[in-house]
Parts: sequence; structure tokens; C-alpha cells
Amino acid sequence: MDDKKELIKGVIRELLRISKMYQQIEDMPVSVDGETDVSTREAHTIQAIGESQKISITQVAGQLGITKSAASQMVRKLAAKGFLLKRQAPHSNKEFELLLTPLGWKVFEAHERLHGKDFNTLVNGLTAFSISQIATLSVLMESIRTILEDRINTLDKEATRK
Amino acid sequence: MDDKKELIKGVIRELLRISKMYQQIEDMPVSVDGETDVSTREAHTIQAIGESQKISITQVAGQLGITKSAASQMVRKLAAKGFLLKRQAPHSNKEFELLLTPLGWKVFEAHERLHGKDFNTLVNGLTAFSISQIATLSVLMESIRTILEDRINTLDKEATRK
DNA sequence: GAATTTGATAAAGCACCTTAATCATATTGT
DNA sequence: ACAATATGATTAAGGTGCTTTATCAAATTC
Repeated sequence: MDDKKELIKGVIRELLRISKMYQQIEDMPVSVDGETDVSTREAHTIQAIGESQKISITQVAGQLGITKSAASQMVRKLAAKGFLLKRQAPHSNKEFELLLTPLGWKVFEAHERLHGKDFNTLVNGLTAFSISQIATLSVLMESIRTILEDRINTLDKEATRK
Repeated sequence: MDDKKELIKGVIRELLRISKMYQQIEDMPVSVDGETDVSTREAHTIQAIGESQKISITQVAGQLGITKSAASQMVRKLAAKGFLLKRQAPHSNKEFELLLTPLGWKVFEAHERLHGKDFNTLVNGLTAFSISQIATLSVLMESIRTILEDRINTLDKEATRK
């Protein structure tokens, strides 16, 4: 009985370490052409725009979980650097639609490629295990995710209440 | 065969989502007494000092992975706020040793408690599964960790090379 | 058509970090 | 022993990315 609890604790500890390591990888700047370096936040903004073309500034803010003001500043900087285009939306005189330039797409792809590499390494590393083992893992992961989701919701409520 | 690969991909995606969620929890400020709010970085500095008493500023920098300069600034701020004490090390006239004040310990404990709560929730959530399932999970986690470790090492080398 | 809401922006300021320079205290090599 | 170097700490200046607050014009609602 205690053995089991210890085993579980070990697994959770491992999970937390993995989370930190992933974060560490995620935080590294993306290099395009081995030339220009793009910060993580810049890359994420470019990613958001590349994924949903013609997105507006307010939508970018929503997707990244930052204020409209912050998104506006970020977009201005990226446009100045030539990563994206900001043009009047056809349906509105107050909205803009954002598009990646070829250079922007380069960053987008470099970022995707980097992540794809990590992703594939992980996938390959797990192919050695049996289907039923993976299936178990899948169930446990979902359970862990649910637990964390609940936790985040309660913390959010607490923060909002104040 | 393809089923397996898809299953694995799903698991990895889940893992990445979990990592992001954990990061989200980790980034929330710690509240002491429901009164003072302490930022994540402040809490981590306090945690580092609480864990290894009489640590020096340079050591704090090493542990948090920031420059000595940044650590010095952070420590000055925390000392001014009354969370820690900075006194001359007995063995050296150029080093300081850092200690938490009672208030500092309160933050330390609040931070630990918060994490302990998450930790226990996760542990409890997993007790429903069988020992062998957990054991499988453990093996897989270790394998994932190794993969990420390798990745971080190569990325670090690449970054240093430049 | 007046009042309100919404999208975008600008100004000011904050948290946290970096690099580079400086200073005093060790430590090392000859 | 002492000159050269290394180390611990600090400061000044600057950068990034965010927030809050205020403003403006365009759109929507009543």
C-alpha cells in the first residue's frame, strides 16, 4: 500500500521535471537561416497569425492571453521587422487583418520544424513500448489533465474574486 | 501499426498540454496571509534560499539560472521587503550569506503548501489505478525524461557554440 | 440620432532580465 | 612576497514584454 503511494509520488515528481524541461526547450529563441533570432514571444505571435490567417489584433490578444494593448505593440514591432502585414479588413474600417510575409512564414516553419523534431523524437522513443502500455499511459494522462484543469479553474476563480 | 503511432502521438500531445498547464499554475503569484502577494520569481528566490540556508548570491544566481547581477538585484529587493537577511559570511570578507526572516519562511511555507496541494491532488487522482499501470507509467516517464534531457543538451551546445 | 460598445492605439510605468564597468577581496604563479 | 589574475558583489544603462489608463474613431444598440 505504501509502496504504491511512493511509486505514484515518484511518477508525479518525474512529470513535474518533464514539464520544466519542456518549458526550457520552449523558451529557447528560434533561429531563422542561422541568421535572424526571433524571441519566443515573437515566434508565438507569428505562430498564432500563421495558424489563423487574417486574424485581428484583438483575436491575437485573446489567443495569447495578453491585453489588446500588448498585442498591438507586438504586432507593430513584428510588422516593422517585416514578419507580417497589417492591412484594413475588407468588412470593417476599424479592424485590421494580419498576414505573414514570406519572411514571417520562414519563422513559422522554423518554429514548427523545431517542435516537430522534438515531437518526433518523443514519438520514436515510445514506439518501443507495447500498445497496451501506451493505452494505459493515455488514460493516466487524461486523468492528470483533468486534475490540473480543475485546479486551474479554482485558482482562476480565487484570483478573480479579489 | 499506424494505430499505435496515432495513439503515441495523442499521448505526447496530452503531455505537452499538461506541461503548459503546470506552467500556468506555477506562474501564479503566491499569497501570504491573504495579504502580501509575492511574485513567482520572488517566491523561487525565497525557495532557493530556504532550501539551502546560508547560500551566497552567486549561488542563488547559479540555482535560478540568471546572472549574478540579476540575483544581486533580486536579493536586495527581497531584503528591503523584509523577507531575508544578508550578512557577511564568517569565512570571507567578500561573500554574503543569505537567510530567511520569519516573514520569509512564511512565504516559503505558503509556496510549499500550494505545491503540496497540487502534488497531493495528483497523487490521489492516481491511486485509482493499479500498481502495474503506475509502474508502466513510471518507466515511460523516465524514458521521456531521458529523451528531453538529450534534446536540451544538444540545444545548449548549439547555443554555446555561437 | 444619441448613447454605448468595440477595435486599435499611445503614454507611462513596472518587473525582471542582460551587458559592461567597477571595486574590493582572494588566490595563484614565479 | 607581490604582481597578475580570478572571484563575489554591485551599479548604471538599457531592453523586452507586459499592464493600466486614457483616447479616438468606427460600429452597434436603443
